[in-house]
Amino acid sequence: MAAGATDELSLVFHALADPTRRAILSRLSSGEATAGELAEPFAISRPAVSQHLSVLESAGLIDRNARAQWRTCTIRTEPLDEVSAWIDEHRALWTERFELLDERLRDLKQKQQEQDNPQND
Amino acid sequence: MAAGATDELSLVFHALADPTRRAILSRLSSGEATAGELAEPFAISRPAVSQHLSVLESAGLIDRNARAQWRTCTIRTEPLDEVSAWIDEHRALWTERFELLDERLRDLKQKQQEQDNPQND
DNA sequence: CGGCCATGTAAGCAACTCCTTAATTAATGA
DNA sequence: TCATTAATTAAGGAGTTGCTTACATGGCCG
Repeated sequence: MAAGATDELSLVFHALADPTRRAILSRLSSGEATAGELAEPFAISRPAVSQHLSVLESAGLIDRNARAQWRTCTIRTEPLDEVSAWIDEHRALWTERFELLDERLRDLKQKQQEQDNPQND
Repeated sequence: MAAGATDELSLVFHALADPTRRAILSRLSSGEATAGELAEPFAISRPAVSQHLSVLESAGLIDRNARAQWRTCTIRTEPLDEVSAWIDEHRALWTERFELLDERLRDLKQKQQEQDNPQND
């Protein structure tokens, strides 16, 4: 019972939690590429890249079309939308809370100032 | 040389790649809480929660203020902003590419139709 | 001060991650 | 058909993760 969370959101977050995989996605942003082209700039072996691609594929972040002996990769945006939605939802809540907190802090500060200098009234 | 990526973005994504940690953050969205309060609904031990909180703290996602013997946790939004920025940037690029691809596909389809029915000119 | 709290740290274990090299699959072209 | 090219799968190792059960820390109240 260890690090294996299998729900979709966890898979996507996990896939994005690796600099190599993010770099691969960045590379794919500017156009589809073969596994070999992706492996070249990263100073890791071809199989390592293959495994990274499998992780990205499991997370639904890329498609691998086996055309001839060249497997070209393309990107899918849907999982990112889900991630974005999660983040936006929670950030909205938190920001709301922070504004409330800010207000409360301002109130406190004001009250404290009034206490510190009661003659200033 | 294994699973340890130490850059900030990786830390945040990794921290979010666990359902328990996301649930903790959700719980904290509705107000600060102590470690004990957070541990209760999750059916895991207190130390386990403590470790999850450490991960979230390392990623900069929460603050732990040691007030008395109750350590209350509060949320920070800055890391989420970074994550959002990364996602938005890349999704924008991909969407752009998809629109280009769509166009190309429409062009191809049209040309093919013209080839299939040359007399329709 | 000494016994309770709530919490964090340490040690240990099974499962997983990411990398490697070696063997395998699959399509191309002489 | 057989060597070549491109990529994945298999096997194995160093290091992490996430959980557990003890143990240690530090503030509270009798």
